[in-house]
Amino acid sequence: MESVFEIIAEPNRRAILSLLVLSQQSVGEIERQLRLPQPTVSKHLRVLREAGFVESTVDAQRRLYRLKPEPLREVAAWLAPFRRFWSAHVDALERHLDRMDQSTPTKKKTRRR
Amino acid sequence: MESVFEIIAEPNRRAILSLLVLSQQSVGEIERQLRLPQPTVSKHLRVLREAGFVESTVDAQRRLYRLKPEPLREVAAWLAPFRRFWSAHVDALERHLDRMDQSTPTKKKTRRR
DNA sequence: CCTGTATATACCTTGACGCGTATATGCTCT
DNA sequence: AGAGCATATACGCGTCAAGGTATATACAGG
Repeated sequence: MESVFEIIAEPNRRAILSLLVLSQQSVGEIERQLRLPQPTVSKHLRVLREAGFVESTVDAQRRLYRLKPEPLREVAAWLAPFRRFWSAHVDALERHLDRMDQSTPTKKKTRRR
Repeated sequence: MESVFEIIAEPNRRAILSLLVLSQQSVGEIERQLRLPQPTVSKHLRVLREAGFVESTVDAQRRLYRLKPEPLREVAAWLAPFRRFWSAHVDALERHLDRMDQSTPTKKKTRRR
């Protein structure tokens, strides 16, 4: 389990991360919200913790898990070079649609929902 | 192979995508730049094509592959909610460093590369 | 202390994915 | 038409990760 991309390839792990973006959660809370068996949650949390996506603090018997930013930032960093590319595509699409607007002005109302 | 995240979990596929962000490439060119056996490249390209990451046009015997924006945009969309979170963390880090600057003003030159 | 609750870990099985090798398809040029 | 190049596909294999079930650890409260 090397790269951050393999970590977030797992749907349940992404779900856990999305839960934690709201606030920190205990294992039991995650378990109930995602309707997953407890060992499954614990195992995914272990993977996430060892990869640096989350950290935990102890609260009596509970463990509270919260997000750590670095690994997701790594994903964003890899993604960054593509942003230029696809924003260019948006522009091209918009120009195309604008040209369509000019040639078929009757359909204008359907644009810009 | 359902989600876009599983697609980009594979290192060679990420490498191919990163190559294609520069310009469109033929299979052979990808093969040589990444030093991968040809069937490997073709198979990864198939996966990428079926997932909508790339498209190809025919140029005699060659096929030229180029990026398509949508799937990577999907990744960015999933990532977006976390941006708020980690930028808050950056701010905290910056405030911390600023405080360090004040206490040790001699090292100021090393910040703000 | 003992019971109940919360979380972690161990073991096993299964399925999927990536790779290598071999072969097929298709195009070009002479 | 035939040779050579470019790309795609088929098949068998090894590996690894996810899930399920069972069990271990640890804390709390009567």
